[in-house]
Amino acid sequence: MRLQWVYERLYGHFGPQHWWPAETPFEVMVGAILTQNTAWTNVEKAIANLRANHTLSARAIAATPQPQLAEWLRPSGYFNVKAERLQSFCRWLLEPGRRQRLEQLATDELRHTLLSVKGVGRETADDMVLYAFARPVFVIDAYTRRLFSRLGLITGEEGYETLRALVEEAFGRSAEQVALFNEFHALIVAHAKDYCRKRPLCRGCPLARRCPSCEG
DNA sequence: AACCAGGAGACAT
DNA sequence: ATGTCTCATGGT
Repeated sequence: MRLQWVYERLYGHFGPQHWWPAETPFEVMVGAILTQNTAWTNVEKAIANLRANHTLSARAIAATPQPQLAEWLRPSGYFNVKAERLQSFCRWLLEPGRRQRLEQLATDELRHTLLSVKGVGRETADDMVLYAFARPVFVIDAYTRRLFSRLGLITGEEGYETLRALVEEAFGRSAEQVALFNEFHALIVAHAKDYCRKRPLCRGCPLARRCPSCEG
């Protein structure tokens, strides 16, 4: 089966996902850091705390004492680590001309630059590149690897860059694919939440019968 | 009550 | 290059 088939099947079943759930590109980047290995519902609570304390901006976060920031981030887990990461990221973002320069970078350079920031790994950087900067990269996560593996498309041992290249080359890397990459990653998450986690056999799953572990 | 969630970095091998 | 440990809350 092809990745195009998987995408069409998921889209037909779940419909548009309207990702990323955030108001501004900056909020996308904040969410990308806070959701590292953490349920999104917990991230929402942390973001609500920031908003309630008028701290949902790079300047406010950069100016907040780290222990205070950590308290607001508590619901999202790893709050000490994330307070450090979020604050250093914001200070980096606030450097003169930084944001303007980022916008001018080619997609690969933008990705490489974001990766150079401590606390921003591959998935987080790609979340930002795709959902905050609207550039054509595909985000790989644990769900993607598990789903593709169950579908027999990969062995499961492939590294992050290998999987990213697999998807990007299957659809192409032109700017036209931004909307598709946006939707596809969100659909994989939606599928994982509705089927592969709660119901291992994927009863009613749009990918049933194509997924060896789903054929009960 | 163990297990996992839209990972990343430090460190050892 | 690749594996292991740590960071931590909240829902099932």
